[in-house]
Amino acid sequence: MTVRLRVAPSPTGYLHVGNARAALFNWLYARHHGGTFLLRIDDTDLERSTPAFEADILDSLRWLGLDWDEGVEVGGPYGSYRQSDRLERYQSVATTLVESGAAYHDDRTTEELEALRQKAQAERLPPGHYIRRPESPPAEGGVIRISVPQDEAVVFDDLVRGSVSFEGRDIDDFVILRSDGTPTYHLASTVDDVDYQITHVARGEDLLPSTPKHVLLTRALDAAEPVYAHLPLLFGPDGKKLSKRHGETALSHYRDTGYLPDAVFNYLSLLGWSIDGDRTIFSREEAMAAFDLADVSSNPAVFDPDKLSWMNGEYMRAMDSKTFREKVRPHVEAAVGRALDEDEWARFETVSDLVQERTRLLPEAGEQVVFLFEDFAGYDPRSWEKVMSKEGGPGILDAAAQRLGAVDPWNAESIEETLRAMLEELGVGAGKGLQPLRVAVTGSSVSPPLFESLAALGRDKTLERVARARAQLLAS
RNA sequence: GGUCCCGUCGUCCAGUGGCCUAGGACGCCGGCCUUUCAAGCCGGAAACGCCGGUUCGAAUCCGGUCGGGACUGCCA
Repeated sequence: MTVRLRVAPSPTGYLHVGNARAALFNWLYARHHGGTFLLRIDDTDLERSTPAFEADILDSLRWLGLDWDEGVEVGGPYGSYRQSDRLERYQSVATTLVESGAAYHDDRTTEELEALRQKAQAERLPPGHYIRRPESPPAEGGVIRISVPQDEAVVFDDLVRGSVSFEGRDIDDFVILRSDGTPTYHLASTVDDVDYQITHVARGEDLLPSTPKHVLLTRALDAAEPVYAHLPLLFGPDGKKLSKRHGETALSHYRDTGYLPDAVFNYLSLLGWSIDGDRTIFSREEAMAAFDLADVSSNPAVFDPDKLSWMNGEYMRAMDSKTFREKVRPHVEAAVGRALDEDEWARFETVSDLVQERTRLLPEAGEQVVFLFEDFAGYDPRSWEKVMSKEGGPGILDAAAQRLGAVDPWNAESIEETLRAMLEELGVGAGKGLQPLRVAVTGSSVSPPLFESLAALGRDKTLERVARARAQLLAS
């Protein structure tokens, strides 16, 4: 039998990295087994669901490379993959359950219910203890609740946690249909998992306490239970569930700030899983071949942005030059503030390999090369202070200007040759002799390698900036 | 409060009774290389929460304890 897995986000927010990781594991498992991965949109919360969030979710999933075989936009043999299209189905299931006695109508007010919860808590009882089927439930109206058998334990196997058991008396009579006729998550999700023949449900551990409800519902529908796998939660550095207050949690933020999808994929796959004891960098094909839900660890993982950016740097350097240039161009132009013409772009290409080695996130590449295209407004104060001295400074700059004026041809090799000869003559070390030049030309003591940078900048601009720095130095 | 889950370096993982004087990765510290910064290379500090038990032998099995987390809604 072929496996069928799904990811079912709610479009009430952007795609969270936690959801992305869950989607990734579902995808890996489906692909490993040659099964089906499907995307369902759980938009039963009509109030909070928006098309914009849905678009963000689809875009993010595609960006990560998690293609789905069935689901919204691609369709499939089972009808709509959007829950808002299937309200009648859920209503009819709820009605059937009432008719069979498995569920009942309840028109108690939220105040009444709240009082019962308070009472239960005061008596140290499970919250749902008093929320049970009344003597004579109304024939219609209100919400529809499932009647949970109190004397039986609900036991199910979980691929990552083993056997999990809940006592019936600890499970409240949960609502499946709201008073406005819309289904709750428990109903819609379970009915869909049954209708779409989902074989494995891998989702966040936060849903573990809801799982006995889903098991009960599945049984009430007389359907086969899927295999569950509750994935460890993603935490922030404070050990609490990862959320907005920990910083950026939208997957699309990582796309928009210059992370590479392969790197994010690789990093996310390592949260709660490992390919083996010592490989950290591996391709999605390797992950796909090795992945098993049963190997997922059961303890929560802290999302570490530092490791992610390190990994992004690894992928950045592993790209071939051509790909790097294509990816980086928009960022370079954004940093420069305008589009570059072909001559300018050719200049960038002479240093692009050097820039690539120094880039972790795409936008950093832009920052490194703005000086090639625009005169900077001011020198980085710390760089200036560290490197420029009134004593030796003007002399070095003069000597460099003089020799650079005569360099021929104007390329990195002859520039290096000339400047090294100068250092020799003046008897200064490379650090002392070259740094003032770097600051004069790039505005900062940190830049791509100097000789190549000067070559790319051009003789006129180089001399102009050296003169400008010299003037500034003397004026100070 | 109740229910459930979890507990190996700061962090992510490896480890499924002896191969563990606990391994890899990020980060951190030191060094080398070097025109800056990166990258690279070399080295270092850094963990089995605690207490019992089982066993010839426990990070690995059992119990307890402590700690953390999730859930506890007509959100998902």
